[in-house]
Amino acid sequence: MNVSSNVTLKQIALKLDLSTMTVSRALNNPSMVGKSTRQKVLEAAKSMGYSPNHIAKSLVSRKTFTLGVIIPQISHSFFPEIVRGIEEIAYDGNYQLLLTQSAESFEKEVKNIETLRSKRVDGILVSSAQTIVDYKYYKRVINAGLPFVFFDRCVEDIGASCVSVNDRTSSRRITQHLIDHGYEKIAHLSGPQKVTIGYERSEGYKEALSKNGLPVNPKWIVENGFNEKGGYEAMKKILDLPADEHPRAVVAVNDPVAFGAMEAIRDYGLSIPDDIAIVGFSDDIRAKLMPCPLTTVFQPAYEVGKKAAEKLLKIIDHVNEPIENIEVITQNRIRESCGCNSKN
Amino acid sequence: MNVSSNVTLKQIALKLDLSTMTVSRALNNPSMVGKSTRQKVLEAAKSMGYSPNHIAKSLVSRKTFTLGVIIPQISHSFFPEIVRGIEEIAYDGNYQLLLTQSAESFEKEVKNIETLRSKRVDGILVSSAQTIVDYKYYKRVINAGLPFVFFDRCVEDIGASCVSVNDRTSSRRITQHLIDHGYEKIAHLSGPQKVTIGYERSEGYKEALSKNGLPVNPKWIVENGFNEKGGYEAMKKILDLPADEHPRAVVAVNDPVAFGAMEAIRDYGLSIPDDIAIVGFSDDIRAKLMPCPLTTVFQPAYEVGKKAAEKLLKIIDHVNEPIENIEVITQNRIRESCGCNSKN
DNA sequence: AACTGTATTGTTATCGATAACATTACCCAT
DNA sequence: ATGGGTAATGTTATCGATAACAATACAGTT
Repeated sequence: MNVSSNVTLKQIALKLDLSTMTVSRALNNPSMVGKSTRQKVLEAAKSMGYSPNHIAKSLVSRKTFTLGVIIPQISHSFFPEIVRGIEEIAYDGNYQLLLTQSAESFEKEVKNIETLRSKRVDGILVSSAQTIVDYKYYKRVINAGLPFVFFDRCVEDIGASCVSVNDRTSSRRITQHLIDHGYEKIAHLSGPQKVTIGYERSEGYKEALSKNGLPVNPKWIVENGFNEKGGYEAMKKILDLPADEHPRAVVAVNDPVAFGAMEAIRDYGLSIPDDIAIVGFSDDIRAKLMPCPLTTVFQPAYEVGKKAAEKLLKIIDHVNEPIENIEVITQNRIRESCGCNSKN
Repeated sequence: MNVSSNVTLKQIALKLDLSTMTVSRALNNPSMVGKSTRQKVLEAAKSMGYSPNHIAKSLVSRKTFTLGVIIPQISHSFFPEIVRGIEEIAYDGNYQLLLTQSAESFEKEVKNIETLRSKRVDGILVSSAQTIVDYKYYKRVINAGLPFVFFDRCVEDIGASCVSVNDRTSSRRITQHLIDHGYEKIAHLSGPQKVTIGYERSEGYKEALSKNGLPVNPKWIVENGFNEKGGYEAMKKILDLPADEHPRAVVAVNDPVAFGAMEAIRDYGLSIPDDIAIVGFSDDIRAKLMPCPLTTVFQPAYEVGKKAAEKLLKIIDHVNEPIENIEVITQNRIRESCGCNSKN
C-alpha cells in the first residue's frame, strides 16, 4: 500500500464540524481557541495521524527552512566533517539540508543549483567544482538575492561571503618550520594552480622562501595533482636530478601527495628525515601512522562547516549582513618527518 | 539586498498580455502553443530570470522529487561512501537528498522523520540510531504509506526493506580463516549486542566455532563498544588472564577495536601474529598501515548506498514492490595480522 | 452558407494552509 | 435595556502552478 493518503486540516475540520481556520488555530495558536475545542482537535489530529503540510505552508510563507549544500564529493577528504558541522548548526536553527554533489562537473553544479532554486531553499552553501568556467552564473544567482556562502573552495569578488582555511599563511608557516630546522634547499610538490588551495599553498611556500632570502628554484617546484600517485611521480622527477641538486626538504600540497613522495624517497634508498625531510597539509588520518610520522597542517573542518552555516543563517535573517571572508585558523601537527622528535 | 523577489508565471503573462496558462504551456508543453508566442515566452522567462516554483508544483502533484536520508553521523565510518552512492542514484532519477543526522539520539531521529514527513519527501532512507527504543514509531510511519528503506542498521519484521552487508556470514568466514590457520583458542571483542552489527558479528563468530567443534569460552568474549579505547581495554582484560588461558587469535567486531587491541598486545610485549593473531572488520583506511597490516573484511559501502536508493525508487514508482532484505557481499582483505604473508 | 475540426488561447477550480477581515455570542457597565 | 468589548469561530482571498473544461478563430468540406 503505497498511497500516502495524507490527512489535511480540512478533513479534521469536517470530522469535528469546525472550520479549517479553527483547526489551524487550535494547532498553531492555541490561545485563540476554546479549551474544549482545542482538546478535540488535538485528539483528532493525533488519532488521524495528521502531519502538517510544509509544502503548503512554504507556498504562503515563502520560507522552506531548507538550505542547499553543494560539494564536489561527499566522501572526499574533509567534506564529511564539514557537512557534519553544517548540519548541526542547521538542525539547531530548525533547518534541514538538501545535499548535492557536483563530482567536479560544472554542468552538474549548475543543474543542482537550478533545482535548489526551484525548490526555493532559503540559502545555498557551495564548495565549487574544479572545472568551473563561468563565474557569471554565480553572479546572476547571487544578484537574484539568494543568500549564498562559499566554503573551502571560494570564488572571490563576486559578492558572496566565504569561509575557508588560511591556506597561504599555513603553508608559509609550515615552510618556515622547515627553514627553522636549517634546511635551505626546499622543494614544493604543488597542486593545480587554477584551484584556490593549489595556488594559495604555493604562494605561501614562495613567501616563506623570499622572506628568508632563499632562492626559488623552478626545478624544485613540480605540479602533479592532489593524490598519492601524483606525489610519487612528482617526487621521482625531482630525485632524478643529479644528487648534488637534490633538495634537503619538501613541502607537499597535501598529505596524499606527501605519502606518495615518501614512498618515492624510500624507493630511492633515501631516509626520512635524515636525507630528505618532508611536510604535508591536511592531517590525514594516516599521517601519524607512516613509518616516519608525517608533520603536517591540521584543518578544523568541522569549524569551517559551522562557521559557513552560521554566516548563511545570519544572511538569511538580517537584510544588511555584510560580505565577509572568514578564515578558520589551522594548526601545525609536528611529528617526525620534518626532523623533530627524531628517535635517533 | 536579501529580498529574493522571484518571478512568477503571472508576471510573465502580464508583461506579454497572455494568460498564465499559455505561459505555463509554452514552458512545459511547447507543442500546444503557437510558435511566435512560445518564442516570446522563452525570451521573457530568460531575461526576467524565471525559476519555476517547485513548491507550488509539488502542492498540486503531491510529489517533491526529494528523498529523506537519516544517518547517525555523516563523518562516521563508511557513511560518506554510502551517501555518495545514494546521491548518485538519486541524481540520475532527478531526485535530491534531504540529509539529516540523528547523532545516535532516537529523539532527534523522530524529530527529523517528522520534519521530513511534513516536507512531503517521496521516501525515506534510514540507518537507525543505536539508542532506538520505540519500534512502534517506525511501524506507524511505514503503515502511513511512506516509502521506507533501511540500510546498514536495520529493524526487522516491521514491513520495510533493508539493505545491508552480510555481517553474520562475513564474520563466520573471517573466523573460519583463523581456524584454517590451525588456531583453536579464539577470542572475540564484541560490540553492543542490541545493535544489529554487534549481534550479527558475534553470532557469525560463534557459528564458526561450533561448526568446527570448538568450544565457546565466555572469558574470551568481551563487549566494550566500537572504538579504539574500548578495544584496548577489552583486550587488556583478556591478557590479564593467566598466560595459559590466553587465546591464540582474536576476532574484533571492527577495525578500530582491532587497532586498540593490537596496541594492548604490543604493550604486553607480545607479537602479532606470532603470539596472537587478530582480524578486524570494515577495512578502515588505516588497516594496511599498521605495523603488522590488519587482515579484515571489506564492506562495499558505495554499493550499499546505491542498492538502497535503487530499492527506494522502485518502491516509489511501483505500487506492489515487494519487501526485501538485500545483502551486499563483503570480501576478505587478507594481510598479515592473521598469520598469512608473514615477512619471517 | 452552414458545419466540422483543429490549433491556440482563456477561465475556473484546486492543491493545503493561513492572513485578513467578518461574524456571532455573550458578558458587563451604565 | 442598550451599547461596547472580548472571546470564539467562520469566510474569503492568496501563495504559484496546473488540470479540466471553455471559448475563440480560422481552415477546409460539402
